[in-house]
Formats: sequence, C-alpha cells, structure tokens
Amino acid sequence: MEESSTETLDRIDVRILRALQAEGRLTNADLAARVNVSAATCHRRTQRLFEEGYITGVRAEIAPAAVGLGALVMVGVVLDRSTPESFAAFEEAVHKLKEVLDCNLVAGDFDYLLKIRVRDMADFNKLHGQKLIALPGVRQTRTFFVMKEVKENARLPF
Amino acid sequence: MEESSTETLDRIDVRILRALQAEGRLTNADLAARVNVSAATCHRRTQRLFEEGYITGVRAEIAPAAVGLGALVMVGVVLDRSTPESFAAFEEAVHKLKEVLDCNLVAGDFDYLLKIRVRDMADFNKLHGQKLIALPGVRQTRTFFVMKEVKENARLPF
DNA sequence: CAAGAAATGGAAGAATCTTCCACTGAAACT
DNA sequence: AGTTTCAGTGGAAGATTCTTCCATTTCTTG
Repeated sequence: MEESSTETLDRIDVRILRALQAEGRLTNADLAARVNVSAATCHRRTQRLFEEGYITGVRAEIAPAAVGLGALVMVGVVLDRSTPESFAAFEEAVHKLKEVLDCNLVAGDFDYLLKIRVRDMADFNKLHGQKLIALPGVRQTRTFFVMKEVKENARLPF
Repeated sequence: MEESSTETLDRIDVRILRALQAEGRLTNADLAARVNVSAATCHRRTQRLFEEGYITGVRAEIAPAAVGLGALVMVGVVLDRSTPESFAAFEEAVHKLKEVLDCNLVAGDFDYLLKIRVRDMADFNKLHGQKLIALPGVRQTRTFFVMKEVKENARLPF
C-alpha cells in the first residue's frame, strides 16, 4: 500500500523511463540492451509509455546563454482579488508571455510564482514595466534575480 | 550590435534548435526536411550543436504523477551567515538531495529558492523536518505549496 | 579575378526501425 | 488436473534511416 500510481509500470518500464529521461535520443537498440529486453519488446514498451502519457515529450535542452537568454528571474505575484475570474484571466495572459517558463499557483505570501528568462536585466526591466505589472489583476510583484543557477531542471527522483 | 552571443548561429542552426527543443526525437531525415537542408548537412549541423554545447542534452519528460511525484513545492531559504563557505556548503548538500529539482541563488528576501518534487504533503513534511532544515547553515525556510501548475518548463523564447 | 577555404548535396554501405509471426507462460474456467 | 485463452515475448526481414566519403558549389581573401 504505497506504490500509489506506479502500479501499471513494472521494473522494465521504470528502467526505460529512467534511461530516456537521461538520454532522450537513445536508439531503440541501445535502450533494449540497457534494459535487457529484445528490441521488439523494448519498442512496444516505449511506444506504450508515449501513447499512454507516461512520457509527455522529448526535448532538447538548449544552453540559454547560447540563444541570448542569459538572465533568469523569479517573480512572486500577488493579485488584487481572489476570485476564480481573476485567476483565470491572469493565467490566460501568462500563457501568452513566452518569457515566462514556469508559472505556479501557490499557497503562501504570493498567489503565483513565475520563472522568467530574458537576455539581461535591462530586458527584464522592460518586461516588468510593460508586461508583468500590466497583467490582469496584478496588485504587487516581488523580483528575485538569480545570481547563480546551482541546480537546474534535475531528473525526477523515481 | 545586439545579437550578443547568437553570432555563430545562422538561420538554419536556429531552426534546428527550435525543432529539437520541441521534438527531441526527430529523425535526422525529418529534421532535414523541416529545416530545408540535405540530410548530410543537417547531420553535420546538429552534431556541431551538440559538440559545441549549444544543446546540452535531450531528455524525455516523465509525467510526475505517473511515477509517484504528484506534489510540487517551492521553498525559500535564508542562511545564517553570508560567507562564501556557507554558500558552498549549502550548495554541495543540495546537490545530493534528489528531491530538489531546481536551486537558485537569488537576490531578495531569500538566499536560495528551491523547487522540490515529492509524492505528497506528508512526504514533504518528512523531507522538510529531516533534510531541509538540517542543511548546513539554514536559518529559516518558507514553504509555498503549489496548488496548480499553470505553466511548466516552457520552451525557451528565441 | 583567381586561389584557397568552407560548406553543401548526392550516393551508398552499415545500422536501425518497425512489423509480422510463431511461441511461451500465466491466468481463468470447467 | 486439464485445457482454453490471452497478454507478452523474441527472432526475422523488408523498409527506413544513419553516417561517411567525395565531387561540386559558394563564400573569402588577397
């Protein structure tokens, strides 16, 4: 009574997930060898993991600085009112802001916590002044400039 | 005087990066077609992007809930002292905590902001009581439970 | 304008994918 | 127990893709 939602994943599925989380471009043949299954079985298993949504996608990670996105900023946001409509409007607007990489509704001193990538501080100031504080229902924001990325997007611990 | 660090990436490189960021398992043949280049050229370009560090890796994204990690928590941390040694010790310890997915040194009310994934609140309480407040130099923590993931790990806007 | 350097696309053998099929082993039922 | 069903497995093989070589084109530089 503790495997909660891992029930339909056996040992082999978990190995496949771990391997692909670390190396998404692994060849099916290589993956099969690591997981100790025939290529055919591995192919079927992997396909199922994709189709049933255990793997939501495979993405290349781009070095942010290489594409002119050297600055990372976290922003706490407090809304004016706490009505369902306020939240919905805010979230919809946030979805359209491509600089916002993460957005989470939280319990605590803020309503939302945002993770934002821009070129530099000047760029952030512009974004803040022209877009962030203009988002629907925003009462107040608190900015946390990231001075050092200690750990970034680590692998899931399963 | 504004392309900063994108100088060595031409239009084609950028298209490759965009395509692979969205679909990391794209076949070289498909990628070549999308980018409008021969397979050979596409292969060479892509290889260079990996070798020179523009692409830092390709990873499958696993649905957290599917592997028993349904709870997301953000934690602000304040350290006792602000000496280089304190920071180094804290960062080293954080690297060993697999539940910590992100860790950033920030300017503002906190010293660090952590992003943590666990099974549920009970699990977090255990982690908090046994590991987080025991990290070297921690004076205070502030917890933000995530009630809704509005946007998660969006693609880089370049 | 010529010479060298850098990048390109075609071609082809090697490797991989993807599907089909016969087989195994574990339920489920009589 | 006997046997029927069925989900899951690995081998095999045609289709596809990778990866490298090389001749050609394009861009630089003097």
